[in-house]
Amino acid sequence: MVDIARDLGVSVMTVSKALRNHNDISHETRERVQKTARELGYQPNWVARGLATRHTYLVGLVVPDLMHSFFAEVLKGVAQALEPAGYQAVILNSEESAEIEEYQVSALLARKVDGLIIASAQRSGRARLFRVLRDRKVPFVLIDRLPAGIRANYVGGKDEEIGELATGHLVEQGCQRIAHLCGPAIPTGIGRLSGYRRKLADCGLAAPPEYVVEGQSSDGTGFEAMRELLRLRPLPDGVFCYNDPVAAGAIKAVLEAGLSVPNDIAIVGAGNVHYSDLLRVSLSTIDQNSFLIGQTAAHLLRECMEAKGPTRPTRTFIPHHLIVRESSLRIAKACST
Amino acid sequence: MVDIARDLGVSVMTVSKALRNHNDISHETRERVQKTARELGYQPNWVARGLATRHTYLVGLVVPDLMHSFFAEVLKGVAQALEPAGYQAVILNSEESAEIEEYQVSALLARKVDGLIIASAQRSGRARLFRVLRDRKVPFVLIDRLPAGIRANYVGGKDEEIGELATGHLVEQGCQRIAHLCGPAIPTGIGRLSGYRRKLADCGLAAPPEYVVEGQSSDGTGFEAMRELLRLRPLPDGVFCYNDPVAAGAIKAVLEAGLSVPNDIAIVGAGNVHYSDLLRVSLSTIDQNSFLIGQTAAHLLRECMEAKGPTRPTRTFIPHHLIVRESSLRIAKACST
DNA sequence: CTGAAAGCGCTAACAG
DNA sequence: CTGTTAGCGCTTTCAG
Repeated sequence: MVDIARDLGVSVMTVSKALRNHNDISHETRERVQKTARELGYQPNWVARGLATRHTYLVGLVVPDLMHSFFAEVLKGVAQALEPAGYQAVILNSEESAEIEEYQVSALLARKVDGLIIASAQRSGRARLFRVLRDRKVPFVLIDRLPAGIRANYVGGKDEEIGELATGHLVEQGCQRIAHLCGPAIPTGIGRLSGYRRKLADCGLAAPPEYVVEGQSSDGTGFEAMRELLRLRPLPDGVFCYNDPVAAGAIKAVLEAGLSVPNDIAIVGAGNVHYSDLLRVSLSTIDQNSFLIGQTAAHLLRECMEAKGPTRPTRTFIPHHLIVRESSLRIAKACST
Repeated sequence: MVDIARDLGVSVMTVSKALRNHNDISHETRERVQKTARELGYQPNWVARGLATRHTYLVGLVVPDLMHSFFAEVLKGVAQALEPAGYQAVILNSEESAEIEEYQVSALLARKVDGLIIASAQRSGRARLFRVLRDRKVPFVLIDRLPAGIRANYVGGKDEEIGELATGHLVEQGCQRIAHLCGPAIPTGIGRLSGYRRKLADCGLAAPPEYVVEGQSSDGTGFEAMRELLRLRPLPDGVFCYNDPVAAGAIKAVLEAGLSVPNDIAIVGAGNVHYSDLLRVSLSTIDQNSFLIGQTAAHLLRECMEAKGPTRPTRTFIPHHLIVRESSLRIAKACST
């Protein structure tokens, strides 16, 4: 910048303003400045600018697992909504650990990110992290998992309804003994579990405790959990799985046991990950519109970051919908035979 | 920092040094400083530090597609290797566009990242971007795709060998008419294609041009490309697919056509993405050790960033290996029946 | 419309 | 071992 100023015989300040299209610079000067800047291959130093303006154009993004395509998709939505505004994302993986998450958030704060998007691994009831963020007045949006009792921006689905919808679908398909491979004790897992229970109660069906087995959320674990279910008598004839990766493992376990999906056991997942259509048996699932979740969260965050004062927390629920594929299609099957 | 200094009646410099465990500070002073820092909830401002030291502890990571689990896994390796050293990653998605990639790299440079890891979308022969990086002396490591004729750090697989291995496996399984759903004209795609051609030549098998169809690299495209192959006569009896997502689509297309995988058409992919075991027909594939690619690249980058002077470019080839699953298992099948 | 002064929060280099 | 001086590269503020 000093160079440009010297070359043109103007002050550094003029250059600074001209480059930012500040409007109290004559059109002519601005052109000249921008021209020499280009010739000299000048690039503004965002670190210095960030220090001066307290505005880094950096957004922190903390997710429990990047390998899970649900989050990969969310992330894509976030990136797409952030990029045109000049923001970039620092993405960190909390490995589903509340502790790592806290550490990472604090590192992001030291980095002076302008805002945060978090799919939190905090167990229910732990609000400290979010209090810290509120006190420090860093805009943040929680996604996918809304810790109970937290007043904060949130974008995600209604997990209880997701659980009800999936379970209800199994009921409609004629299942009588519906099990659930539940997720960990995070809001998403808890919500879906209680949706499952409520729907069964509504339909007057039993929900024996041994029909609920924890399946975690990564790819292998659904397989193990399903094998546990397969040892039970009577066998369940329908299984609602916490998410698609779990469901994928579950399908594998059922088939390996020599049973048919969906005729012996119908299966529904949640998340509609991109490969769910390509599995052994294509997977019925609840689409959560993950891309839109990311986009919406990013837009909300931008509003907060660009607002003058503090903003009031907003909760946005992204609609979900059922996608029926082979893994739950019993009636049609029955008809066609 | 000023506060801490005032509280303790020492200079700001002492505080600065004490907090960084600089070794010319008395043990006692250091303790006192760190204690009050903790009490005051002090957090160093990395932006300011970055400006002063010209060292941001930020690494830029540019990949063509985050949704592709191959890159998600690479990324995990990178993050895992970078984190203990205090680096964080700014991750950008180039959407497989050379132009977007250049823009993103330049934004990262403005941000003064300490180094870059790039799975480049540059078409072969375009070296400008890398020249710029070299001239500006920013350490960078290319991964997965080595543009021809570039002298730069590289970590990835040997694509020609991958192509040969996969094709050779199909030959061993007794396939006579082997087709290839090739990738885009990037090094990975080109290398695998030429490995395929070479192996066929070595085995004295024909490689008719219509047996090579472009399948891109995302999930849907393998399906379409395979349908094209299915219109040919004679039908191929083995298909080597550019990568697993393409292969997944291909399997779907073959099954929908009423044919059997692997008996009518055997299929091999590449990448060993985490769900390849869960597909309609579990997928034989070449494992590329994606996690290790990420880790290795990150370690190499760290060495470059922490070296005093310029370092000489290194190429590290991560070994791959064949994983045989159902989609190519013809001989065993033949035996067992 | 242009520029001079002061400072963002921290640290390198050197002097005490 | 501790402190002083002088920036890092840019911007805000306010006076010309």
